[in-house]
Amino acid sequence: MQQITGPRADRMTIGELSQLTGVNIETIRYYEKIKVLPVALRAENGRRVYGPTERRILAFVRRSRELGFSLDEVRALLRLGGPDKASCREVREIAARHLDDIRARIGDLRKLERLLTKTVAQCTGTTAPDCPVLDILDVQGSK
Amino acid sequence: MQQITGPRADRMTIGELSQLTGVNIETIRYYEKIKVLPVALRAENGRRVYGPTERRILAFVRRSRELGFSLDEVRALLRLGGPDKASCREVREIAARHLDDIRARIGDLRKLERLLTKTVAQCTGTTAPDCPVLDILDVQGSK
DNA sequence: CCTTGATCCTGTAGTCACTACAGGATGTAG
DNA sequence: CTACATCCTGTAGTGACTACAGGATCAAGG
Repeated sequence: MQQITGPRADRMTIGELSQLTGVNIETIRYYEKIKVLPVALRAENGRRVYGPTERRILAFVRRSRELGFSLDEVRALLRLGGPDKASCREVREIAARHLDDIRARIGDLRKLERLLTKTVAQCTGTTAPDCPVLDILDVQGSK
Repeated sequence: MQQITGPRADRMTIGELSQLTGVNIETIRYYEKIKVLPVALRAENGRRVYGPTERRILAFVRRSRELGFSLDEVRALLRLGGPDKASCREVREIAARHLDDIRARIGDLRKLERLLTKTVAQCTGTTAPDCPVLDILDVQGSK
């Protein structure tokens, strides 16, 4: 009688999982502790054992984090993609909200980029008594 | 005999400084502790007293933080703008490096925006068995 | 003079998403 | 059998704050 998880070849240690997914070992344990990942099965010696399902979940978490989702959002997405993967609508809402955040951040950063570019351009780079960078930062009422 | 700091009207409490600069009281004390701000003078009752100079410094710190400089960078800028404000070149270098960071971040965010936009657009919003958002996140080898 | 409420003080702990390390128990190769 | 790698738990550190506990002091009103 085999395990449901499949053949031996698919069962891996935390180190192997780390290599395959590019997620730090300590981070994997951390994800388990804060319930982003399910509690891992243990071998007889007490070490964590992972299968392809865990690998898929962790890859999903990693990708989501790369896309800037918070761990809270990732937890929500995992719940929605889980057993009763009912509401694609909810998933879309989370992603759309996140997209709004990203657009706002891009806008802020570009404003900032323009300001800094302009300022640095004024800079001669020589030793000067009135540095425009310090000046622009120094203005008190410019918010 | 007057204090060097000037007339009474310019001397303010931490609460007033907080109001004027928009920086949280706890944050001001925090900045002092980690040496972003100089140690504040104290009144006879032990309370912190601030003058226009401190106000200018704190406004500078606030502005820099808004522009995304780290507190380490702010400390460096303050040092450079301080007693011997010699090297505008160094200031420019810090600002330029920071600008590179900002541009890189904008690039990343825009890539991410395109990907998420495309994906969310594919979403019908109805209850579907294969949600494209979860799908795109689910792909294991797409790094 | 006394009370009330605002403001201040110090110090500690919590946040997010990890990372790093201490100190110990196993596993694997030569 | 001895190295050395890998794993385990648990705690503490990071950056830039925020929040709170527990106490002192101040300003205004009765």
